[in-house]
Amino acid sequence: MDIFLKTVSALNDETRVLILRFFDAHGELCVCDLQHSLEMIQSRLSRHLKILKEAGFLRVDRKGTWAYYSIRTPLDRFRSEALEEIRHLDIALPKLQKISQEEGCKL
Amino acid sequence: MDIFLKTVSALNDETRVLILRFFDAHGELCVCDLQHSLEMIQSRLSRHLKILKEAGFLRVDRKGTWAYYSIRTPLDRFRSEALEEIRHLDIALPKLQKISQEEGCKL
DNA sequence: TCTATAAATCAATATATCTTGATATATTAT
DNA sequence: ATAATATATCAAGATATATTGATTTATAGA
Repeated sequence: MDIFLKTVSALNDETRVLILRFFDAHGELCVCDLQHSLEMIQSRLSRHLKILKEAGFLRVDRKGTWAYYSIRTPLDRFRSEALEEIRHLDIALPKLQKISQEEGCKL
Repeated sequence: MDIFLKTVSALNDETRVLILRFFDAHGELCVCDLQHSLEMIQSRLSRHLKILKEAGFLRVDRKGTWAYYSIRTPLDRFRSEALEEIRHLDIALPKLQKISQEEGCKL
């Protein structure tokens, strides 16, 4: 029950649905790319990424100071179905602003 | 987005998960049967049933003073998958106390 | 019509979650 | 070691959701 509720409550937030959709569209991204793309402050993003990770939707790959998040694979059936549902929502996706690796994030 | 969040937030509560599981196991039930079976006060149940109905999981069939709720059919893919997930959770199901029609609910 | 029962809604309180700004931790370069 | 950057965590306030008891609505029967 706890795992199910953790999974479901992770989905129960507009910000996190947008984040999942963004990863679904663009693959692996570091936090600072997301910050610029979604125009969110860092602590807010960090919190939501943690929730999505602990709910089994995201994984992290740490490279130096950067934390690259991406959708975990393989996803189990229920999470896949949730992602599929999100994929078909009418969400206005912000443009991807990829600044990591090029010049640093200089926030 | 709104419909998705409504669906997901309906799932995001231990009480409602139990209620869905109980309907899944026992089919159509009136509110007073649920009250006795789950040992919940009426206003609490009524609230949760409304949320589950408006999220597309339940339907109501009104017969006189009784309101018979049951799982809506057919369920779309995502809701079916959610129900399937719930079906496999390790939940202790209370015994069904069916008192409607026999002698009235006399709450 | 009056009474009793089933269910829904309301009001108040308690609990959980989200956002923000500040601070802490960690890594890299000088 | 020091400075700079990326990310995580903490504390406070704001917002949302759940629970309870009381009230309301609706139906059935005497």
